[in-house]
Amino acid sequence: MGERRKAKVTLPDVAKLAGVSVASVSNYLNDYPHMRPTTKQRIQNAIDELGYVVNEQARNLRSGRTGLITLSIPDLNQIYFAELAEEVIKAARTRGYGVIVESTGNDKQRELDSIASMARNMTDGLILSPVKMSNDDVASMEGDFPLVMLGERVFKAPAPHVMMPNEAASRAVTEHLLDAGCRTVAVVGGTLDGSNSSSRSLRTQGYVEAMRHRGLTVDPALVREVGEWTSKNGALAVERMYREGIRPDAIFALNDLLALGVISQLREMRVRVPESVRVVGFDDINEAQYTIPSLTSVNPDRARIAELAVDLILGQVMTGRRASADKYPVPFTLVYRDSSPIMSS
Amino acid sequence: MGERRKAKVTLPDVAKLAGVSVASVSNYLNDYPHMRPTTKQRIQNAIDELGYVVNEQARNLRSGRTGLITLSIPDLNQIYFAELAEEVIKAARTRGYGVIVESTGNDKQRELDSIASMARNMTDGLILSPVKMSNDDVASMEGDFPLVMLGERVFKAPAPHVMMPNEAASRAVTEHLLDAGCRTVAVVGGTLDGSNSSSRSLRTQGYVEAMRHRGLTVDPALVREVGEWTSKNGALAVERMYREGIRPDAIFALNDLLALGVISQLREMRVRVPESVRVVGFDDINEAQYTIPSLTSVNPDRARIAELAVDLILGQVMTGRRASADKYPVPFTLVYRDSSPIMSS
DNA sequence: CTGAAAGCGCTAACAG
DNA sequence: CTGTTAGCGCTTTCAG
Repeated sequence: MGERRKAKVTLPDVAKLAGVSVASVSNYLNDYPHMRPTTKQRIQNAIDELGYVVNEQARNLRSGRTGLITLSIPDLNQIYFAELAEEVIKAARTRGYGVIVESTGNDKQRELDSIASMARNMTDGLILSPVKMSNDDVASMEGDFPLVMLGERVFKAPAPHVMMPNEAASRAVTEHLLDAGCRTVAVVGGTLDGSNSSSRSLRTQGYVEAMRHRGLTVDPALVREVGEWTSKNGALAVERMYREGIRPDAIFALNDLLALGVISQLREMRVRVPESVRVVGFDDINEAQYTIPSLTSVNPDRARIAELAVDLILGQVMTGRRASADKYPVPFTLVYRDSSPIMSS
Repeated sequence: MGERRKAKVTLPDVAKLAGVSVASVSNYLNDYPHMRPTTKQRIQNAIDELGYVVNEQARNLRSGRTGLITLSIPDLNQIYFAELAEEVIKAARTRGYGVIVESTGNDKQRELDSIASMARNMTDGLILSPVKMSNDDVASMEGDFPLVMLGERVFKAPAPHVMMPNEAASRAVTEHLLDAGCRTVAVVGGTLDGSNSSSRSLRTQGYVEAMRHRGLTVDPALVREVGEWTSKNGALAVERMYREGIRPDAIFALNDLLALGVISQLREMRVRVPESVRVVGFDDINEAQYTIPSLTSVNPDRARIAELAVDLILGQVMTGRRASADKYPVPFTLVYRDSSPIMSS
């Protein structure tokens, strides 16, 4: 029952009390296989008696590892990234790892900083989801540490790259809508400027491909550019589109927040979803289940993305070698809900 | 020009190349004031030459600090916590600190775990936002490390407690609505069971107080209990309320997600907001600006909460002493938007 | 203003 | 199966 507090008790203290050497205590703590049960017992008693806990920092200095990885994302206020972070934390925890979350605030310098700070050994690896870094920045990334890239905006990073197949997913959405009999599919948040690899370009591209594949022409008036992907801009885009006299039979919103606005605006205008207009979103955020009607959306399988990214880091940590710069597209699923059910209308 | 890589270069290496002692290099790295400029220059040259970076782990072992704090919250999928985490990360960064984010998934054991793991010295302090821990669990928290509690559900923790004044905020909302001439104020998400200190009890309590204060009686039929605070449940609550023939002139949703559903349902039913019914939410999530109409909401000033929590941790880290178990209520603001503008209707 | 030396608390050889 | 010893890379007295 004797409990001690405060004064930090070290491994040698335990050894002394247990009447064994520090090596034995260390062995015991690290599950060294061959050990006399009585010794183990004595050590455990001493540990309990003293309230000993290992000092991870000392352990880390020896082992060269920290049991921590860094996740660097643009902004936790963006639901997609918050949900992704949640999954990364979960995946890391089941593997005995902790996650330092860094939010770069869409700032290029901070993206570069999170790379620079890696060299200081505070964490075992970096999962980086850049939005502002240029290709040159990426290519010139120095430093020899476990790195995994996330997202679309990167080409020649010297590291594995986990991504969701944006184009294929968009194609699948578009095909689903076409299969349902829709012919006038508007794209809210899209852009026909294909000069970069942003989500909006890639997703629009998938739509275009699917249309062409079916022998349909793409009406530029149906591709509605918006600024930020917020629900308000989704609503405004729809309002404007109708004001221009355009009457789509389906609306593909390039993310769920846009889709929330689209649905809300359609309800306002008494346009029935999905009977008159089908609506599909992208990201499958939590809230997609709770809209009225519930929202059909592309689920990027964040859990898989997270696990893969974490495993690619840990693989590098274990082997001490950098993984090759392969692409890892993660399968998505299209989750059919009331805003665009699977049977043709 | 000459760049080296890979082989880790240590402080003694730098000292050797610069022709000075390790102490001087260390002093230089730590901005020791009195130092001959030429020496500084020589050291800096050597550092550049070798591409030296400090090993934080070794530094930490010496100093007993890690430059890291842990933030333990229930779930990043809940927007409120994601936005809070963003602010904590920001506050920590400006103070030179990193944040390990732990998500307890509303699991009591994991809340306790995050306390236990603190003892291992991996981080300098813990900001804990518990939802499941009982008062007893909290009271029995052992361990002598910097701790700050967040949220409402805790009474006798041996640590400072940063919270938002839920009751006062609710009172302010209710008074605002009454001032605007409303008399039938419904509370979506509320409960008249005052037996605990959950957000829903406290917020309802504030409403009740404000009503009583004005000499109004509280109609239990206006306090609409719902399960999870999702927009769908907000919408359903409104639908049900109207089906029962209740016609409020204001709806106070106890969080913004509920409010989104409330607004959406009212639009659906062609009830004009705010002309016929005012709507106010709670939390002021990002999305509140983008609803149509935009949502009046209680802004808990997450930035202040985050900064205060971080500073309370760092204060303890610096002094090496535990802060006393004071309460720190953080002022909220009521953000007036279109769903309930400030001038009386 | 700079150098030498003693650890922070732990693990990993290597003996015994 | 257990003990002794030498560091991991850095900071920090304490002399000079």
